[in-house]
Amino acid sequence: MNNKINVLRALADETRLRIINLFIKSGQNLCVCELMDALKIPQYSVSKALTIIRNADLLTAEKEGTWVYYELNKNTTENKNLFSFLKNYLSDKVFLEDELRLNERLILRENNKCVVGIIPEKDLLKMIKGKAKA
Amino acid sequence: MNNKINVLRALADETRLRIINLFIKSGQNLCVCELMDALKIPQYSVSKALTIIRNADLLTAEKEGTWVYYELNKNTTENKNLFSFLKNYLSDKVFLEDELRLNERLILRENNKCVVGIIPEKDLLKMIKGKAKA
DNA sequence: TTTTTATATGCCAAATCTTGCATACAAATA
DNA sequence: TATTTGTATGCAAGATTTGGCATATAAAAA
Repeated sequence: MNNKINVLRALADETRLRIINLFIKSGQNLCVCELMDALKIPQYSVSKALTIIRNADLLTAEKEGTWVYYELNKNTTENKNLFSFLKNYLSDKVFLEDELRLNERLILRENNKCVVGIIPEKDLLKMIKGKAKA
Repeated sequence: MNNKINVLRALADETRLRIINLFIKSGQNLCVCELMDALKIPQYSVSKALTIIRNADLLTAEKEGTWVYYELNKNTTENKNLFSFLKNYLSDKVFLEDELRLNERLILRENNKCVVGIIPEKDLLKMIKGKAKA
């Protein structure tokens, strides 16, 4: 009972819902700085949201150097059912825009790893254009 | 976006979740006094919870005399998907006990209408026993 | 060893939510 | 009309949450 309420409380917030949506729609692991660029919100805000979602057992975290990769926790049937429900339920312009920005940011990965870190928005746009050409 | 967050916030509370569970599992309309007996919580607490759930568009209300019958709002695909997800997701001892108490209380209906109102717990038990015999 | 970098978290004030009581309201009944 | 009954809601205190800043931490780089 309490764990389910924790899950629902974790979902009941715009930032956290946008984050969960990105994990569900992208179907892959993501690090904090990538979420920052996709959501356009500050680092501490992403980190705090991730901690709450993780405490609700919806995410797992794995450290690689200074980077931390988060991923959906699909270890239980309940979580899997939840995620497949949300995949359809979470449709909104806001979510869609997040997904587009995330896709652009993910272009910058190398060997499927984040190598960019936290960068000013101007540099981000330049780097993406550069990558798109190459 | 905002309506979905409102829905999730409506779900993120024990009392409200227990109420929604009863509507989903029983599959029928219910009035405030029936919910009071099923959940064993005060009237104002039920009414307030119902108002919040209703404002999230998850319930509809219909007045019949002094009684108000609430019912799941299945007017949208989203709500229908939500309810069918919750039907499996909401399994817990607490929910089960609520369901059992609701079933007993529903024995007292006549022509599928609530005719009992708000009564002391002792009287409730007697009335149920009486009905069970008949 | 010092500095940088990605991420996490303590703290604080503002905002929001919860809880219980008392009371309001509306429809039926006397 | 006065009363009862089922339901809704205003209010206030206490609890919880949110948002932003500053700083802590840990791993890599210099």
